[in-house]
Amino acid sequence: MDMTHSIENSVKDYLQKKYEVTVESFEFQQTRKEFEGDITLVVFPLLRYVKTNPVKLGEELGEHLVKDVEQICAFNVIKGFLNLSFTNSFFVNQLEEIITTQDFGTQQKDEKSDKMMVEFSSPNTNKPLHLGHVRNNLLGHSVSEILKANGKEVFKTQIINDRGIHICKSMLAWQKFGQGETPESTEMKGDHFVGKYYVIFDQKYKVEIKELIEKGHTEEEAKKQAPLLLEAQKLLKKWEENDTETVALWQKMNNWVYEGFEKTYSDLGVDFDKNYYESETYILGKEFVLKGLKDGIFYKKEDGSIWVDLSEDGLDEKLLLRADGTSVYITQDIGTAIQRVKDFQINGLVYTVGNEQDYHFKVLFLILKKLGFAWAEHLYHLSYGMVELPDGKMKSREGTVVDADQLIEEMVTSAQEIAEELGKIDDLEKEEKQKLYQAIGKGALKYFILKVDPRKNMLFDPKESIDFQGNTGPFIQYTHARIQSLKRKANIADFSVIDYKNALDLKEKDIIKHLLKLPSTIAQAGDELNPALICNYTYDLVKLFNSFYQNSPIIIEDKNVTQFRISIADQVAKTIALNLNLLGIESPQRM
RNA sequence: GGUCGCAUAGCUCAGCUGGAUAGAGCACCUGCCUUCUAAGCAGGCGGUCCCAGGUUCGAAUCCUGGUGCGAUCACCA
Repeated sequence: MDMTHSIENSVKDYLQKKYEVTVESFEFQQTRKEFEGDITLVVFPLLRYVKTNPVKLGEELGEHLVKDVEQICAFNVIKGFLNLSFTNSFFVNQLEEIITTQDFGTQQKDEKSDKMMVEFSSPNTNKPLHLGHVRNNLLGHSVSEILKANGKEVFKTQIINDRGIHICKSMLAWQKFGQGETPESTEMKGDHFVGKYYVIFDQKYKVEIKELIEKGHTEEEAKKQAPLLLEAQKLLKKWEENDTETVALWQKMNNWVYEGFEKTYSDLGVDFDKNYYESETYILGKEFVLKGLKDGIFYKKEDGSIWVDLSEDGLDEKLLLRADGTSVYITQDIGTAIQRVKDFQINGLVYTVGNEQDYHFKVLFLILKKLGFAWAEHLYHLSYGMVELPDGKMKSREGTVVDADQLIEEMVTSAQEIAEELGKIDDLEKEEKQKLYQAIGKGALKYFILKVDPRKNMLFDPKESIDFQGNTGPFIQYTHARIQSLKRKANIADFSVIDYKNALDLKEKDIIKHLLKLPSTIAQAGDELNPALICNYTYDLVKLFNSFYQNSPIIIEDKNVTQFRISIADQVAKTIALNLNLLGIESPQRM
């Protein structure tokens, strides 16, 4: 299957016999389209072993390869580049192998498969999800699917930050100003409803601060002494003391939020195998911190707080447990990681968390290693960049966040408008149409976000709507739909029969060559936890196919040609569907 | 200030472990629906790959220094 191996072996033998040198690695690249050939061997690196000029060596190797390797039929040498051409039958055979391979490009999981957990989303329960969460969710879901395609067993999880001062603020505001209204009575989505009270808290809190400053307090004092904040803190304390009424309120409001989140997750097409709740796990880490203390890995300060010294690893000292014995963020992360390994016997864990927490995860992984957990070697922080607006970062307090639910709805509406204008699906049932608008609108949104390298910050301009043309989800979906239409019209029962003696044209070869790269692309996307690679690959494939489609008629008189071309088309469609699925995007039959 | 990351066309982004004349999309301009879906195809315009050194047959890519932007350095999460 992989031609580079046969070429490598042949060249290796040749150099050994002729020049008595042993060359271990060779450099190949795709032949640039302005030159003739299907693969290119770069000759320059070989000059280290064989002192001659690159063109001469290239010619020599070319002549040898044409004789020695059956699938190579021609070559040319330009400067230090040896361009090799494959035979017609090579391409036909490769296509046949691709078509007859079940789920070509992916690996099946078996008993020996790695068990990986992917954590993503992990929201606070005081406000609805925004565009930043959307990027997080889409990445987490896609990476999970990509890992599955690489033969891993995958568990998806989130940790819900359901406790703390933020939810108490919403609770307090609702108690004081809510007059008993509920999501039902206001017909609001639960997370938006609770978020509304978080905003109300902040507004009233600001008024109090202003009043205190006017009475002569410094800003800092005012922020700490504002009655509302003190009350919220009191509420948190009551919660920690398990006060029945407070816990009941906390549960009620959190449940409203969960209902809202459920809707958003379902809209995004993401789900989880298990939810962890911080209110249940925040105590977990403590015993391991204490154990670490006993083992001398950590140390205690005079005030009783527990620390770890990471200065030998180039980092600072880090607090692990407060003097009063309460836990901090990292304490619970230690416990949660240990719990997860216990619960699922995983041997790898991916944290989908923004790059603002790079330092935190460096520290966390180091601590787990120091505690002696072998699996700590297999923790990965999928550190993704911020979604920025034209005027900078999104800030919830300043109301510049892009709301997830609203954005999804807008995308679906846009899809509907475009589809209605084009009028190609007017004959579909109402329900079918709605499904299609959903698929296309979300396809546009998801692809828009996933095509960007996760590690990089990306820009979203709310004033400029997300495109449906060019390098977009709908463009790819469209190509899939068009191929389905071809298949319906071709009247061919079996797309897997390949018996073709005609000469392949350039575009057919290009498509087959690109299909051959699918396995390594999926593997690389898995290694790098990078869905953007799938986007790029799929986009390139679709462009190649569209060019082919538009320039060579597929359904023609000659049944043999039709059979061959429709088989290529079908395989392209299968590949699109496979890849879009890895991205969490649907592949419509029509559009 | 220390640490980490980023800088490529007017805008948004690709560019794999160094390889041929740096690529797409959007925008702008020109063609193509009497033949399989024009959310498409063919083409044009557009670049000091942030700057300066270095490494070598060869650097957008690696190294050093600088500039700019961002993140982080909490008994917040």
